[in-house]
Amino acid sequence: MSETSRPLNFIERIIEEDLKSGKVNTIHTRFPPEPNGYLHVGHAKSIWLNFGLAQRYGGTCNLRMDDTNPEKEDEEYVESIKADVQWLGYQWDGEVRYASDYFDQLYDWAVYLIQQGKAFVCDLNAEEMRQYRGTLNEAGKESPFRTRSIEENLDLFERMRAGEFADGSRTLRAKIDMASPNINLRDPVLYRIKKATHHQTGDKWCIYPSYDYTHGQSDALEYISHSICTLEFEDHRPLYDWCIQNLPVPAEPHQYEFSRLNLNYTVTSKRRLKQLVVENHVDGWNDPRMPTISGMRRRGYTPKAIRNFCEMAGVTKVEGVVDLSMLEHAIRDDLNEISPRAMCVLHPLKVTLTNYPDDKVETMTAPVHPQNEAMGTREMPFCCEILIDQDDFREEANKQYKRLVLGKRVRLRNSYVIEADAAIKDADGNVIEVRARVIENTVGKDPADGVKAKGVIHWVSARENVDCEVRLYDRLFNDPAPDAGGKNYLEFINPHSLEILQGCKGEIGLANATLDDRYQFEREGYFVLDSKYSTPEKPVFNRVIGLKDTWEKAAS
RNA sequence: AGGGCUGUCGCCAAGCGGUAAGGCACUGGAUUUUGAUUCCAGCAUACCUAGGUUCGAAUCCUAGCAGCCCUGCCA
Repeated sequence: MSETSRPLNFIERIIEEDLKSGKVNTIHTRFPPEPNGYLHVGHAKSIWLNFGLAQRYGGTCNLRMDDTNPEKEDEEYVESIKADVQWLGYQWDGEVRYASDYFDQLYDWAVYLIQQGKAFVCDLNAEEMRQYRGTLNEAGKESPFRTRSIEENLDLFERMRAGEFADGSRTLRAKIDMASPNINLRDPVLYRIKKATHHQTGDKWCIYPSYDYTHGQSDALEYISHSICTLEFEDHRPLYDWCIQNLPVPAEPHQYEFSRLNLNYTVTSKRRLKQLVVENHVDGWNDPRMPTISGMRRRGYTPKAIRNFCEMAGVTKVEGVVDLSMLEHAIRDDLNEISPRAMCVLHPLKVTLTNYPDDKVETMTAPVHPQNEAMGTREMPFCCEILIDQDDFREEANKQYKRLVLGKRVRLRNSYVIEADAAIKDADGNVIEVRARVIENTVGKDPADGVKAKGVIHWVSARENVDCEVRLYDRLFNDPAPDAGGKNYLEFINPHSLEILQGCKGEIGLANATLDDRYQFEREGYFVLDSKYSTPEKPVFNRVIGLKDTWEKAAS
């Protein structure tokens, strides 16, 4: 990731121009999630963007809970959000902020707007307000309450706050323009009555400010220089600016919009993710197949890989769909570099080495990482009974097949070359054991007779190994766009997205694996202990992602 | 009486009037005790369409077309 050579994205360009012109001196950004669900890969991009920008330009980034709707929010979510941001490698400036920290100030400013004749208490109910709003093609009508006196508005607003009126019976609205082609400017609601307990402010308030009335002022109070959000808020920018211009705020922040991240074969909407969890299509919010940050964490993705992926995908206003292969590349790229290698046989097939003494045990030494000597070496016992993968043996095969074949040779990785002599089968004709011979003096060198092995396969001692469960994951959906158009994404759930393998046998070093270690099981992929089900007695490994496999593709 | 935004390779994405970067994917080939990694090579006479301006246009102008967002007291 040569961050230095990458061309600037449009937001970086704006920032550099602002810095250069002196429009701003310091960069202050913020990541403003609503604590009403778990964060997903789309939020990861926003986190990367906001925190990354602050980092790059020597500024700071706040974490602010956009908590203006107590009915949908919960403390559980704020905790998960904090954990996710930190896991991604970022630290917010100072304390976590809450839009609710500003409720008093926001209230005072609402009173100010009323005093300026720019806001009024409206008695229209939701249905009436909809009718008065007009449509996309027709101007709206002014509320009959729009002309109330400032005194009456002040009195009514105070009583709204005091709890005298029922939920939904009145609102405070900005007085802007009912004929605006931008519906957000047709006297938008600033405050609504909700007699609900708030997770931060308890029962102090029964009126709550709307997002539009809250966001810009919160930005101003935090001296946010660049308020970055997604494209759907473009139409709200005029209202954001209206509030800033009509209120005695301490700063004049600006909003910029970029396109949200879309990934194919993936669903990212809090509503849909929640349904997957609630209806038990997955094993919780952190199911390793989920695109949630907690899911990716449990799956074994690394923060660095996710950050690199965000950078690779770029920042624009084009609404595209990023190919999953780009994410997978980022994951493999990082894992390849950092992962210790190990051997683990997923579908064990016993191989008896008939010319190797039954009581002999040799210690084989192998590099922890073939491209990085500094990572050291590891050792594993070798004896006359070993296990290889069922897929790595065939009684006969064409020359494309580079594994063990009857009468042919294969290299046991980090060990001897062996030659298969016989296949022992059960009553159903399944091969249950292979008899083979070790070719002498082939550890670290080719056979003296010049007959080289065709390929290399992994193995593990049948007598000394780590028994484990392995979970193989595949994409959660079969369809590239499971929720496009009118499609019901539940119909595209991949029935083979989770395959649980029991009785897998790993090399002995795997007994020391910790939750933080990611291994490359050679020739298989990258694996990590599952934080939910793994125990010291019974390790459970998640496959983070398979190795790139050009052979399987060519063969199929 | 509609408004806002976006259209460059299969997917992301540079480009900002001087003759189409890069990444992913894909295809060859080299090295390899991982069919991995690494390495090298190939991969848009073409930039939504049609006109126009210009010596020269993906970039400027005009007219279209397509997609996304907006009619919550959600964010």
